[in-house]
Amino acid sequence: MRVVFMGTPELAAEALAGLYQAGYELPLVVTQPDRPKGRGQKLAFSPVKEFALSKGLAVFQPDSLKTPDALERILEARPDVMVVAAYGRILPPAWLEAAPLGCINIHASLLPAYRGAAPIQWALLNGEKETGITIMQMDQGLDTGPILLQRRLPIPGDMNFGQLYAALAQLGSQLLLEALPLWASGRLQAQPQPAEGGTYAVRLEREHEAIDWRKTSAEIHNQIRALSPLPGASAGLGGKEIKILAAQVLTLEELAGMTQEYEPGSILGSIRRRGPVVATGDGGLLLTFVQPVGKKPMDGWSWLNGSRLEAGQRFHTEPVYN
RNA sequence: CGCGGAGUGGAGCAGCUGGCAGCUCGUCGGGCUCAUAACCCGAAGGUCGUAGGUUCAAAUCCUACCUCCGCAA
Repeated sequence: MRVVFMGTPELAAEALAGLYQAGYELPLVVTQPDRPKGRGQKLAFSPVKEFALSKGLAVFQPDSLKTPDALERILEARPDVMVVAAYGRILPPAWLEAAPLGCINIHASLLPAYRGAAPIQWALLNGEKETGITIMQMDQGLDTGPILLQRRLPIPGDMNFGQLYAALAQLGSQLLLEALPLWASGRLQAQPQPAEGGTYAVRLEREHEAIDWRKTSAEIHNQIRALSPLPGASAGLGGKEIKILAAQVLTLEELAGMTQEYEPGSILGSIRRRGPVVATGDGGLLLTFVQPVGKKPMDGWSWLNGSRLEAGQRFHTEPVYN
């Protein structure tokens, strides 16, 4: 079976690798154009392009999908089916019909919940106990197409974005490989998404990174998990930004002796060999892994050793960006 | 040449208006203790990123380079 693959980030690369290993014909791999990335404005390849190049697959990086030339490239590849995974762009209607079996999409949520750009982050941000992968047939809407296959994945309470992302990438690749043969042979029925329950997971912006210490420990903990390891939840201390990469909600017993009439953001104390404890809206949060701007990530205890904190110093309520 | 931060004993940092390298922690040895990751005493451990320059004297000033990191894209 000939598959034209479209995708960009790591999650897509994992799916592409799965197809490659399973022996699918991959006449063309479409990914976003190389963009300047990192400090020196160096041009960087997408993970999908990296993989494609390493296997000698043809790569296509159109600036626009609306040109006839771009569509022509797809048609020339004579795909039986197109697989799209986090490509990063809406496909024009003509593209949706470019292959006899249509466009299959891998989405990292249990649709219709968490449609859109950041389903994994928002599932964590909301403290969901489970999420999953949906293999769906694309239509013109944003992640609104009929569902082909869906699989759940529990989210452990201490799992962060990086870990969940990796788990979903693997599950997505696996589920795609299950769905494709079934779909090709007509043994899979496309089920329209339920009309109810549709939610959208917008792309995370900088404002989502700033910690508001007045929130509950659980809420802040979820935020930290959702943003770790990248880009990291942002806190401000002494006019400088510090990223909180991991934390632990403390029980009342663990907080015993620390809980006074402190304001959210105050440093209540510390737990030996672990890190500092910060007051939240409803208790305390132990910071176990942090990264001051310009520094490497470090455990909370190391940070405490060198931080030279002054008594009574507290985290800012307002975000501080460097 | 996009903006900015940083490279100092194992870790995290201070010192940087030039003058014998310091703090918190860890490590090792000893002590206290029913016991301890707690406490007390002591010790080891650093060519201060690299190369060059200024100076009687440089971690500290000047120049070049290397490496790491945050932002922005």
